[in-house]
Amino acid sequence: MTETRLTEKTAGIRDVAARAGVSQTTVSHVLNATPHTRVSEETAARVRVAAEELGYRPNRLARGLRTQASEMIGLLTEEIATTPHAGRIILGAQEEASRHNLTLAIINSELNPDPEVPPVQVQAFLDRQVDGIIYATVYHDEIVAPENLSARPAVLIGARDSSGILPAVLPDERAGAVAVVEMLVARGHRRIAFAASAEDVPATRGRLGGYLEAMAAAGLPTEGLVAEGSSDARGGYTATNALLDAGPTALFCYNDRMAMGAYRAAGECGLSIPGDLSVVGFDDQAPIPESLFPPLTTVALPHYEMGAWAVDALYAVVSGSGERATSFAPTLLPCPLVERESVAAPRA
Amino acid sequence: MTETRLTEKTAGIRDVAARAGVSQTTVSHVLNATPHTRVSEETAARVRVAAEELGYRPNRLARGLRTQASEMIGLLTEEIATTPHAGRIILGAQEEASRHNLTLAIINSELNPDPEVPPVQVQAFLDRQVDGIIYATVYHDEIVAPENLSARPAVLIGARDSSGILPAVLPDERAGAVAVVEMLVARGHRRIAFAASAEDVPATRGRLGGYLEAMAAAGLPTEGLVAEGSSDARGGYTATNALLDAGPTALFCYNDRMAMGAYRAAGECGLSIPGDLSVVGFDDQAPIPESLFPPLTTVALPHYEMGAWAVDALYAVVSGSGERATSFAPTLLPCPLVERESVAAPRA
DNA sequence: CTGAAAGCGCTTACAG
DNA sequence: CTGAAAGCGCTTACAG
Repeated sequence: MTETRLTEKTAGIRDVAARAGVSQTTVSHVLNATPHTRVSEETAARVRVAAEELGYRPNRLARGLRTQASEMIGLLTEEIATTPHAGRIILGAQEEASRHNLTLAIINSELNPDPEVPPVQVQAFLDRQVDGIIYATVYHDEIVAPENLSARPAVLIGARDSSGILPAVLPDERAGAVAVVEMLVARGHRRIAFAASAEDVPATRGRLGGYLEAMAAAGLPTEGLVAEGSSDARGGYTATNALLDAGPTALFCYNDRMAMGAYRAAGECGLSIPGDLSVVGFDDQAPIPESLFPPLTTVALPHYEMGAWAVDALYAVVSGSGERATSFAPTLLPCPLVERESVAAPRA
Repeated sequence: MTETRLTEKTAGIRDVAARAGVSQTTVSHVLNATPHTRVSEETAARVRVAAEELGYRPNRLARGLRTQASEMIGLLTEEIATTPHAGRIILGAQEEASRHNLTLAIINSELNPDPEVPPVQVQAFLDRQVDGIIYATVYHDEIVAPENLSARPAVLIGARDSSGILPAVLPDERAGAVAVVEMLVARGHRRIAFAASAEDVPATRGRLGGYLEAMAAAGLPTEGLVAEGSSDARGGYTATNALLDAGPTALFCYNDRMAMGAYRAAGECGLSIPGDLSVVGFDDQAPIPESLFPPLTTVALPHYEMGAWAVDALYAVVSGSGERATSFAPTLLPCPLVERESVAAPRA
């Protein structure tokens, strides 16, 4: 009873060889199209037919053991649960992995306070003989990577390695913020306020920095136009109320959640968006932008792209097609502006 | 230059055996604590020390090949990108997998219209010799599972199999909706409206059905208290406006996005929440509930739990500790009510 | 209580 | 152009 399933023996390379009347060697050569190996087209055809008829699928576990390449890459996400967009990192990594015929294994980890202790999660991947490891952290900008990470090629997402030895990819938040201001200025705004986050995380500095930089570049004042709040709707509400006195025509919020609070604050003051006040968010955090009235113009984080980039970077090393970590500067991926309906020219 | 990394040869079971002065067999027995095998404590200790000193980690690829069990399970998600909560399914599955020393591999698939064609994604898992497959779909309630899925133990998340042969786990949306109405009734509400979704998906039927059922059970009227809208903020806005004339004291929305629209509609009519109108959502879709003023009472979907349940179900089969699919009824997991601040007793 | 040997299903020098 | 044989790193009857 228990072996009903076990009887479904699947065909092995041996079966294909027997059916085609050739050796396993030959089967392997034709199916893998081994370079520098000539097999007569006739024989090759026979092998392919046999494989087809038997529904032969190479056992990749066996293959991996022999070639010392599992064709598997491990994605270690830090606190995926709490970061809304982590799913897109996974998606980008997975799709890119499939493109290279790689399989993506996933492990989530809690925030790891002590970099000295090698995470068991990394060890779990190493035990699996993964060809490479992606470590995705979303909160820090610089981390000291767990040392056992380097047992395999590894790349970082969302953080740069303090030793500067690991390739890393990060969102270019500063440039994203600059683009927002430039767009607003192009639309005719001059009094552009910024609702900043009180949290001290890299994103805070990058976005505020980009705003300040672009305002300065445009020769626009910022005094009295920056207020802080918690990085949620409540904080956006508070910051907006503090900012409205300064009479801004546009309000750039640290993130979409704060923008939600800004909408409410504006509504309470009888200000219509974008007629009386243009509002821009950051994160493109579903489902906020689409759910607001009017839909929120914001800037998207390149989560999918970072996931795909990381797999590509690993693939380049693993497949030998790329150099190993030649540069120490992390790669910055653009944060595209996604325009919806919360921005208009200021009232004349 | 290219082999700098390759020289870091990691210790194998052979090295441990040599160092401990025993055979590989013995090493394997003590490290795996093979049942029915007695090894003197003295020898065992020597082995453990040697393994420790060498930092020996068994190669799980090799182990899997030999034991015919990859200890890997594959999670196939359908359109993860578009479903906001899919991340929690992955998290639940991953953590439960780790608990059983299983590794979770992930592949995402597009919506598959034709069940006849065996998805390549399933094949990719089979090639990897996964011990089991989880197929997570979030939109359908009944699907005809791809046939190659049955090459391994498989379980479904979010859909029941039309053949009734695969174990399946689904959220008990109906019970969740019933709980909402009961809570509202207990708080003293009698005119409870429902903002329904115009989409014809299982969730629509389950939630509306639960509402109707509970209202009937409480002997409360529903005529004129149900309106439809698209299942987004805009639809919630529309439906709410249509419903307000009926003078409900509480409004139960199909989902949180519609609730967002309801908040706006209520605000425009000068109705305060929950003072003039209690509002309840469904989905607990971050970041909406926490971002609304006041925070939204809603019901959560058991995504994490379904992911964990699926892995457990697979583990039971794979480890032989459980019977194989004895029941044909899908398992319904509870959708917990999460109370925040959008509900109050109706004004006297 | 311990070990020699076979074998999981492949790939890959090497030989012919 | 094709094949015999070794070996990837383990586990597991089987024997002693």
